[in-house]
Amino acid sequence: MTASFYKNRDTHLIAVDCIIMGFKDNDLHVLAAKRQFEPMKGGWSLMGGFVNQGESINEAAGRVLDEFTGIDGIFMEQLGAYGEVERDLGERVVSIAYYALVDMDKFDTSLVEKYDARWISISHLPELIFDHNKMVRDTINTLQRRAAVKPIGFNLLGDQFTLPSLQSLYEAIYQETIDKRNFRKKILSMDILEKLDEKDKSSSKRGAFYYQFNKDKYDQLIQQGLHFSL
Amino acid sequence: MTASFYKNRDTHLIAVDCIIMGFKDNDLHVLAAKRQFEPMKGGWSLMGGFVNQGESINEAAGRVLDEFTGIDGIFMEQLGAYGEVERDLGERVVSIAYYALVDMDKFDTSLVEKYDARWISISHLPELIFDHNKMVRDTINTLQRRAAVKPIGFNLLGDQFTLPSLQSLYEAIYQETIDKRNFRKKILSMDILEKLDEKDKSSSKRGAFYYQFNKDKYDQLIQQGLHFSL
DNA sequence: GCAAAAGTGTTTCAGGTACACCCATGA
DNA sequence: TCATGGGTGTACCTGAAACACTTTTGC
Repeated sequence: MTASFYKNRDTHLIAVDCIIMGFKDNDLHVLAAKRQFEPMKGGWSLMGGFVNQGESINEAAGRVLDEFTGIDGIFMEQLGAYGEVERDLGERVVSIAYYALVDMDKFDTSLVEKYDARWISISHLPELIFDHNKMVRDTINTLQRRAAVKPIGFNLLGDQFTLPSLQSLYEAIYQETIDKRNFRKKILSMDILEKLDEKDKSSSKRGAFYYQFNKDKYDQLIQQGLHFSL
Repeated sequence: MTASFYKNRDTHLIAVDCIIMGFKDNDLHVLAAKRQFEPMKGGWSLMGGFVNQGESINEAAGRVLDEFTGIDGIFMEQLGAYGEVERDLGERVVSIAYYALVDMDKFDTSLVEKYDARWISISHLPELIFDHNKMVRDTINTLQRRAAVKPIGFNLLGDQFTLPSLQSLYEAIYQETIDKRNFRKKILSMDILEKLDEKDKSSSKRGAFYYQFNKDKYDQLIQQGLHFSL
């Protein structure tokens, strides 16, 4: 038995909701599922779960991410707490939202049937249950601010990627076109990308060289007080 | 009776902790109190309280802020949720932290005795209970990022303030000295400050003109797609 | 040979940074 | 009159933005 210092206080259900973002077809996608239980059964929902007594909220989020993607060690950051009294139509539930950035190619597609899950383009987002639409909007806002100063976008791509695809990712995040030459100049001048010898020929005849993110070099730069900025 | 959809789920205590920031003597200060109950009775603590069943987490934070400062309508933003299992030595408590920016002159000093509260300079911060030191550090980080792109710093000053005091505020937030001419040029060129006729003679013989923040002009600029940036 | 995407440099402009002196006033 | 903080302008330099053509290769 743990000591009970705080008597006569209300207790609450705490959920974690995960805004799982992926990138394909030049657009950001979010993982959503048809809800399999009441209330709002059948509605589009983000991936969530309840926080258990013995686990931290970060652990709960990690568990949910693993469960619904089949990937572990996913990049995630806390988005914030959502605590309107009536936000969940079932009972009062305070939700801690986390956004996660995943390489969609690693996604375990067998989970699609199991949870009736889909990757939905954020430009064709349907109405989601509760305040989940707001969570997605807040994620995009946060992503725009964070991706400008930290190289988190790479989590949406595979280990190796081409510069055109990287550019297209940033264009999707900021919803604006970027000049090809300026983009390359800037990203390459940071000296955090490693050029490989192979080419990706899937989207052009000529093929585009693969690059990979060099975390060591990046850490070194940060150490020196320099900053990533795009 | 509300319907009970979520059976057999763990419930939790939820607290709100408020990092209440003020500005005086060229330094940021945070409001802390000697804790009046166990556990950690007598330790330095941020201002907090538990979330009640019928109130949103924002409302709970507003209530706590009002209670411990005597000021209502304080500027506040959510900092984030802190959910380590053992973070509170009493019981498992998930805390939603909010930072608040107040004009210390409006502070109801009678509350000092009532709660044994003090304004403590962030450069001489003592050890606080639980994870409260981390909350303060996170607040300063967030403040540095937010104050660069939104005019939230004004909440730390009175309705009217001098340019030297405004500069000193930004120097305190960023912990670096700023060139006087460049600072004035930049802030005045935004055209969001109104120069008044009176001077503040409290810190110099010559006196410094008072200015006030013009929210209407600011909103207008934002409308036009322009951005505050310092 | 042609369509389609990859790759490459230079010029211009705005904004950031560095920098030093005069002004007003109370004591 | 002098000490103290308030107020002002310019030159330089860096980094952002605009901009068009050549290369490769599968069909």
